[in-house]
Amino acid sequence: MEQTLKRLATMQRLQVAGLELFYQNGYHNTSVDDILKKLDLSKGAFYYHFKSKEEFFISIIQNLIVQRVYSALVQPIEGKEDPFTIIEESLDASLETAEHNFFDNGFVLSNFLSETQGKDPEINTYLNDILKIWEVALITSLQKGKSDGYVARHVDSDGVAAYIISAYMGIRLQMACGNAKNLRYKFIQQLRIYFRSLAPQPIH
Amino acid sequence: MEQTLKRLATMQRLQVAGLELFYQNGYHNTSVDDILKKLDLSKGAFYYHFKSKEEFFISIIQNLIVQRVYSALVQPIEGKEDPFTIIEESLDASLETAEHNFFDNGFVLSNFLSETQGKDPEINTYLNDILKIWEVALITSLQKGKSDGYVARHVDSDGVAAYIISAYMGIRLQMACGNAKNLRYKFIQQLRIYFRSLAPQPIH
DNA sequence: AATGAGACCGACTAAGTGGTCTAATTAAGA
DNA sequence: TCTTAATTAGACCACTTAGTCGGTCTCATT
Repeated sequence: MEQTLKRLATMQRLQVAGLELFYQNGYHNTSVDDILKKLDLSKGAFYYHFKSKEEFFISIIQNLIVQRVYSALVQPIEGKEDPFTIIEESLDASLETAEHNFFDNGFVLSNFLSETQGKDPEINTYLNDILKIWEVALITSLQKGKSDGYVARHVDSDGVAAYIISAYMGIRLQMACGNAKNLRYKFIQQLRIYFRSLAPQPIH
Repeated sequence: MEQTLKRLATMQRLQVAGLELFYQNGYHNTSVDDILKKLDLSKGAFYYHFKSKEEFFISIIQNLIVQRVYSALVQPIEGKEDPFTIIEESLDASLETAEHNFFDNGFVLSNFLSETQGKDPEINTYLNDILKIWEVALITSLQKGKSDGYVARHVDSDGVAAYIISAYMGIRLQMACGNAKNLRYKFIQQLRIYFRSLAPQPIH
């Protein structure tokens, strides 16, 4: 019981530190030793809990990344009405935390996706699954929005979802590259214009 | 004279092979030896022409990447009228070549940007410069479009440009991850909707 | 034929890399 | 207190990395 707790604690410490370094320097550019050095742990500890670096990363994806994406981008829009407003708010909030984080390195998911795509197919799959969760949440929200009269009937929910995801991933990368300070404001502005043309038009 | 030609030929062979591997496997995940093996060349040859791996990559950026981005995304819109149509066409053409390329790994520029951002500031700078060229071309085109009556006066050209870049970078990443086949079609569809709301509205 | 510069070879180094293994330490239960 | 198992230390292994360096080859000029 007590042991199990300690085990989980050490594993979590490793995962948190691992994610931080992977996010900062990239998965391939971060060695297991780097992580261990940061925590004053030894090789033995690491390979006692995880059987390889890859499996370790996958555990991070499934424990930490999935949760962060969910709480930042999925949960806020789930079950709510008025999709455009609520989606805009969730994106704006995410951009705000990114903007105020001096060490922002872009959107976790898209960073790792672009690093592992092609090379590490297994890892890539797990990342894609998370993206899919977000996509489904967006589509569901938009569809519900049609019934509720917030979204025009003719709108292609899949297409809109893909477009939102694209735009968000792209803006996060640009923000991380330090291109202009008011990027977030501009982005939300354009998003709003786009959304407006997807709302039901008053007949005249 | 004859020597100079040979020198340039070898350098270019190295750069072309280097870009291909860097693009496929990432900069950090590709060793100098990998490139040399591909060309049946030796360490000596490489370090005779380039003084480091980093300088080598920078030369690739300035010789090859800048040119590709320019000819695919900048040149097609330069000096032309009707920004929305012409921008849409250039993006669609780029997406088409990407779609038909079985080994597509995403947008070169955004891949390298996300890999080097934070870690390799010098490389990142050169990549950002290229992005800036595209951004300026977009803004210029939009501004000219205002004078020519294709773009509504109230439109924020900077914001629109940033939004276009974001969306394109994002969709390329999604396409590279193999998410759905008709992603390109959907994307262009949404882009068109967005553009429509930026055109001057007929008075009624 | 001799020279000398440009281009290239490939063994070598030093610093990592992921991963293994044994021994030591710690903590729990009897 | 003794035993036993969970946990951690850290030396070690085979391999890869970027970069160096003395030497070799080619070939135009003398």
